[in-house]
Amino acid sequence: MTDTDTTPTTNRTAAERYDPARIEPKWQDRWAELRLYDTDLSDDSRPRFYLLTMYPYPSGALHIGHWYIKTPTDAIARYHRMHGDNVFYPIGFDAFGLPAENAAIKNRINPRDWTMANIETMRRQLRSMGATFAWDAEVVSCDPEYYKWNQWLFVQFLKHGLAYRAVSPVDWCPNDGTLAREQVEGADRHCWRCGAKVEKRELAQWYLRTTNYADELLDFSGIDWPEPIRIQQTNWIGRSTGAEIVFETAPSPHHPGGEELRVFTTRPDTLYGATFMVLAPEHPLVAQLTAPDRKADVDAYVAATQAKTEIDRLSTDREKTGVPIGADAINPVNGARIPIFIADYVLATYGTGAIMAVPAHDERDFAFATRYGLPIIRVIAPRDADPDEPLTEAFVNKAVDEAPADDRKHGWLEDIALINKGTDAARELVMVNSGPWNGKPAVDAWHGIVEALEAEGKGKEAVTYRLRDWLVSRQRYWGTPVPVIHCPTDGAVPVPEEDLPVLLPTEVDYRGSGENPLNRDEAFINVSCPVCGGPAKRETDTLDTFIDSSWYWFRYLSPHKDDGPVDTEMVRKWSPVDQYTGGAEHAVMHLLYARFFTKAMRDLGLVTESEPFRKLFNQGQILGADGERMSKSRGNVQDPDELVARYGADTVRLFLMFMGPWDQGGPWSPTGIGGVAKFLNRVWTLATDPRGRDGGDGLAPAATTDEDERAVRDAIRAATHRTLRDVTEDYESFRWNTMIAKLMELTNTLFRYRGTDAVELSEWDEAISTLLLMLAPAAPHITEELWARRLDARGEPWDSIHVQRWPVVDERAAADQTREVPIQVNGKLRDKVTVPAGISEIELEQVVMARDKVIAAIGDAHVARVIHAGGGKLVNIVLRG
RNA sequence: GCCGAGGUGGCGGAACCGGCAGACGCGGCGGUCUUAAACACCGCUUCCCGCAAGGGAGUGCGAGUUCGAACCUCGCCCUCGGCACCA
Repeated sequence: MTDTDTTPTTNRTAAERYDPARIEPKWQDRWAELRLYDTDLSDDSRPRFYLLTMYPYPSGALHIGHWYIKTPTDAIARYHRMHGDNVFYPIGFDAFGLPAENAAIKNRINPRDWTMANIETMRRQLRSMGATFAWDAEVVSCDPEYYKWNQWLFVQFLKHGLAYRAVSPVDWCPNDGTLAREQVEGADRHCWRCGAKVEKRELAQWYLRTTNYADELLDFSGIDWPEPIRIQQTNWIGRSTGAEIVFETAPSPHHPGGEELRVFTTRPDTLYGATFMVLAPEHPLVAQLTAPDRKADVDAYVAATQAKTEIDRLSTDREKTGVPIGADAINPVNGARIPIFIADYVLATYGTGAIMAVPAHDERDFAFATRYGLPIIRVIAPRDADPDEPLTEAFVNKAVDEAPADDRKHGWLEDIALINKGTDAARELVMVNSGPWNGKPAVDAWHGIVEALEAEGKGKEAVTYRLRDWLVSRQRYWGTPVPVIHCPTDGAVPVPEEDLPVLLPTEVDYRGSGENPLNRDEAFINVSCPVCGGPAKRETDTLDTFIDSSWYWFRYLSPHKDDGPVDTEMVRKWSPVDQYTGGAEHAVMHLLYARFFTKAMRDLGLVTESEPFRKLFNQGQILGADGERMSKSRGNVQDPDELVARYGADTVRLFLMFMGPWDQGGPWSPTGIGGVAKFLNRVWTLATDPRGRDGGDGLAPAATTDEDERAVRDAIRAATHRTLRDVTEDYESFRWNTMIAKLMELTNTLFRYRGTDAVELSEWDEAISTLLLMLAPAAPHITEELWARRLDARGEPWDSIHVQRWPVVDERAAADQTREVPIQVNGKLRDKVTVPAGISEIELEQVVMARDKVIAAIGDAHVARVIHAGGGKLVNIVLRG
């Protein structure tokens, strides 16, 4: 195919400048017209490469952060196409969510209208990036065609026991209903919209049993994810091995006793040291056990706790508080009566919501006991120590201290695993004040005490997770309706599959409030029970938008399939996603939910893979110029359109890649974008006008003799192939900033030859085409234009640069003939010497020792040793001894 | 507070495995071209002392390990992300 639009290269006047505004839309149209980037999913002839970038929330318009995620990912897509892969790079919109409702309430518009208008804007902007999205696979999560399958999946989860309903508290505003954490403001916790004081309200809500998969989620084998993300997920899941121990309440004037109180502990070996017990203020037995004269204090404390956030409660920095409830518990191993407290540092959602407190061996318990004057009984001590000498701080984590450093690094370690690895030194810690265990190694008591309890039915080994089941209920309009009908006789009944989707009503009247308008929608609510046909009420909660993003990549493979959520055959071929890119802020929630969903869908027989994303890259976040997260409400959003209009998409793409490491992000500043624009201009000049001088470098090397010409040929080839070698590595590991720096370096090198005879050489020609090919994935428009001009100049038919093969490194051309060796004396740099690349250590040492500066630096000192570091990379002469 | 990441010139950053600190770019300074300016091109640019040759200091702070530390270890300070209803 001949490119008729392209200006012939015969016009080589310097007046013809790089004009992105003219070439970029032209090529974008051409690519779209040729459907260059639609993917034939059934093409089995080439290696498949599923490249996924987190689908954007349609917040209004693209900001520079979207470009920061998506343009380098587009470069990955183009790079893989140049390696012959069948690349699938879809895009869609995460279209449900809170901001649409906020906009709707504020501006009295419909969330759907707001969302769809934003999507339209963002589609246009996404095209202006020159990105190669497979638009025919687009998924929009607020489309009933998509959310119908959220509902279908939810119904399957219900049927398989993976979904259930339970009561849990929400932050509640009397005017605006349930509030998100970001909608609760200030230390006094008031509503962002109306300022009312935020309360806790208990609501029956829907959950998914993520905890069923806790152990499997800890297993990252088979996926190549960054270690920090794996560690964060591991810590988030927080598996602890310990024991559940049954205490009983002691009889008291207001209470007959004998009530079971289960505690979870990771340190059953310290059971004899328990001197009090702490229940979470929300613990179900608190009301029943509280003595009448303690009720006022206890109620006040419970109320105060409700006003606190979990982050506050768990702060180890904060002074520990609590109140006694006027009841005692009995220690199952020694019958000791210990007082029961409630304290906000114990959470109802973790373990059993109750702990035995062992102040001698737990820092928080120690702080609490010290504050309230409670006894501290030491039960573990070094063999020869006086067990009753008062402790000045909790004697803790000795097992951890003794563990190998590698085990300690990963945080949130299971104490028992460390105890099992206990060293000989750990065995010198023995039990004291522990009845029959006195004098025995503490590392043996852990299992021993649990076994003894188990024999009496008073305890057992237990595993607890920090991970909680996923609360998916949202008291909001703009989401997927939970497909459940509440019937007075049949209870919560799933909507029959043939009645799906449960459509979200299109008309909505918020009446200026954040409270869920579905609660007022009589037509929506009043239905008949699918089981008995009697009058029933529809569930008005909608699903968390993280449900939408937990399986969307499967749907991309068959976005319009109407008899099931996924095309199992396509999913089998294309899963898991080969490369996923998106923000590090999703390290735990979205990326964990996606793994959970994949496993749950596997167990439903819908997919065969257990992991969604084989490789993951979390790029950093672009912050506003103020260093804060970019958001409309902060007014620090950077609009890329203006930059694109001024510099062109290629420059903006390249600048974002050049700013710094991709996983780092940082505050936005356009400082330096001119340098990138200048670079592209220089590439343009090299390719279109290599013979010009434009007041160029008078010192440029010129090939005047045969010998000089050989040297110029070698130098150009060496520069080209070294750059290719380095740039290829940088592409593979997404190190865009250094990749571009290398291309700039090559461009600078080639510029020195501009206007000399060198530009007539075949090596020059190779250098220019290699430069264009290396730059093509990152700056697709300018390289396509220059490529077309080169073909046209040679009278060859047009063939897109983006379907060319990635060039191959000539290692011989790239090899160094000589190298420069730095010479240190006692670790200080004193000299450098250039030697042949293949020099031996002995020869090198002779050369080094003969250097004037080296002789001067050594003086009359004695040379103790000479270190040849890194295979001759550096020589260090160590003096004296 | 807890978990994760980070802190290097005036600025963004480079140094990939413990081996030349500061690649590449911005900014600044000087020069070429121009009547002039802009553009473009060429050079210099970590700091301190020095005309120079050269010397000294230096990667958040403080210790340590090593022939050698931006990199490893320990303690501290600061910034960013997450902490379960923002997405």
